[in-house]
Amino acid sequence: MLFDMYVNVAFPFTLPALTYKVPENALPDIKGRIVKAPIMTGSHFGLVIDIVDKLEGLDKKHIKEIHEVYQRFANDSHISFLKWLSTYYLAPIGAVLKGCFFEHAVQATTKKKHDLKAFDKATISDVNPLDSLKPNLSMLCNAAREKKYQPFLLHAQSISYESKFIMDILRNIASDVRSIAILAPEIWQVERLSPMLREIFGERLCILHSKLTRNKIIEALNKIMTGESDVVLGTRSAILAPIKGLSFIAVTFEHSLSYKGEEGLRYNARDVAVMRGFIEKSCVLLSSAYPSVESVYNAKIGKYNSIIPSIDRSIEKRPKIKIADIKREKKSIISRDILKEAKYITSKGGRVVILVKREGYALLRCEDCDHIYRCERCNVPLVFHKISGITKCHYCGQEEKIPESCKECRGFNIKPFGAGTERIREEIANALKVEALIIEKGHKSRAVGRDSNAASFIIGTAYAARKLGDEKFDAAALLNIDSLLAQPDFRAYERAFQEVMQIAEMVKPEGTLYLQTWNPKNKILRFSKNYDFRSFYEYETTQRKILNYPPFSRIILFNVFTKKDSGKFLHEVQKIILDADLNGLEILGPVEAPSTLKSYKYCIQMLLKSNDRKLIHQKAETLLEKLRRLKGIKINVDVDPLKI
DNA sequence: AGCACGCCGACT
DNA sequence: GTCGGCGTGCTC
Repeated sequence: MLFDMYVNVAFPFTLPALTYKVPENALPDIKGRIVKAPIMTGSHFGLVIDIVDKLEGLDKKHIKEIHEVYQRFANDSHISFLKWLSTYYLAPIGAVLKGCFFEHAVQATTKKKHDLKAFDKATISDVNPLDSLKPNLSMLCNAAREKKYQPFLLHAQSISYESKFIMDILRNIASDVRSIAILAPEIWQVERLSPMLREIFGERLCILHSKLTRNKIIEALNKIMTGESDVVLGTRSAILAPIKGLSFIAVTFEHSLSYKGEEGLRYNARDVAVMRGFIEKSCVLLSSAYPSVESVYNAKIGKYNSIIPSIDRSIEKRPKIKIADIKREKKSIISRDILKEAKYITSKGGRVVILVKREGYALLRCEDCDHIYRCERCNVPLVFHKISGITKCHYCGQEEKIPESCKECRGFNIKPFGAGTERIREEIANALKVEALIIEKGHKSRAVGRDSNAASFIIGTAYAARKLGDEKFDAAALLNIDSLLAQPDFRAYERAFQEVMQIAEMVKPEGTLYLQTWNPKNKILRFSKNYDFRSFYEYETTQRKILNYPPFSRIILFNVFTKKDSGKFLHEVQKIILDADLNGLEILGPVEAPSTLKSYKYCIQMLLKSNDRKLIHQKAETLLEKLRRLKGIKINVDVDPLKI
């Protein structure tokens, strides 16, 4: 080599890339390779992400030399993708490297396990072409074949239709398309899909999610990097895996909140999938039986190609949804209509499920002064468990005895408030003389699965809805739809609607789902009742437009944690905001918020909002830079937050 | 991540 | 007086 060569190396920890000298004998294709480089007193594995041609503001004498060069981890497009993640989510490149299996890849290459099995090509099960192929469907398959960026949104009629559809497409392209990623929001959904995919792809398939053991992940990564596995099924992080030349990306249950991370690099795997598809030139399919408002909007403006299966009336048969007005009831916590139906169903030997939000019996409230009991430490309402006779903080787990008198007014008129699974069970026992089975997280899920099949009457939390899987009921009731609708979040209605649609799938087509509410006139309840997706999306889009929320605007949330006096700190932050010249942005806050971190006492929160996505990023970056200069603080940035 | 530097409590 | 606690900051 005639001249010295310099490169930027990223390390898998919160640190920007550093510049190193490339050793004389190294190969020129160093970009994208794993290297070992000195850092401070020790040495670490890193990734070469740039070839540097001009050394700016760096003294040559202070630049160290790379120790060793190893296997390739990423190609150019993957590196561009990682860099995009870093800029878009306002995180140092190291934070990205931490989340994308880099360290596992290092292990896989250093351990040099040469026990790779011979690559046996999967036997493709006989292709059964989609007879219902619409023009945009063949467009989808072709985009995957030709390897070009084309995003699609499938609005499926049901969950089972969604997976059937995806499997049909995969079967169709399996023999002539290489390199496929399939995402599911949660591990149990990955497990549900894996047998079907195994059947199609055989040994080509590998699975990637956080519950796998370290060694299993390393093994999977080895297969991905060698190309032995070119079909990856996994949860959110799988979209960051070093898969070469992705042709097709499927994001199932695209509306799911689980695609958004709440710690570390807070990326939304669904959005990231679209960007990865764009950078790597792949066909991207987002699918759901109840897609997010954002995705439906993107389809409407032509950003995504929309696939809406023709409505087949035989599939269309859906359970009736009825609204149970609890306002009419005198004392009961369950509506008469629901009790009547439940009695009828059980008398005929059918199955009923009642979904409640809360575990335990109820909250405790002083009837005299309306004071609700809260955990002293967490300020969360305490839950009263009648069977064990204690109160419990669901947040910190602290258990206590029932208070004798009200702390506020010293009164003795403490009454249960609201209803949890225990209280519903009691009510059912009283009214119908039926012993219901409770299914919830803590509740010693004694042989759920087989046992629950026998149980004709189930009371459960959201956890149960998941646990029960594909079991179908003759009737279901959702008791706390009001609290979902009342969430202080602009996506509350969207979530409530999706929740109803999801629970409707637990009910037999000829069965009934009851929504118990104080608010029978609520628009969302009406839309859900009629399965009226069109009106729902229209209404929701109009609301978002009026209030200038996503998809019409972009939001970035800042959380600044501090230990010192918050009032003074608030002023400092305000000054920085003024200083940062955030013209053109809407700024909400800064306001004080409860700190979610143990080691920091205070938290200052602010929200940046804008219709200009370039501007908001640019301004957020300068703001972040200025905030970082403050001492003794911790900053969390959340781009496109889901919970605000 | 790891390691150095730095400023306050118990102790050979 | 020191030893060492971990809070804060830096690494090409």
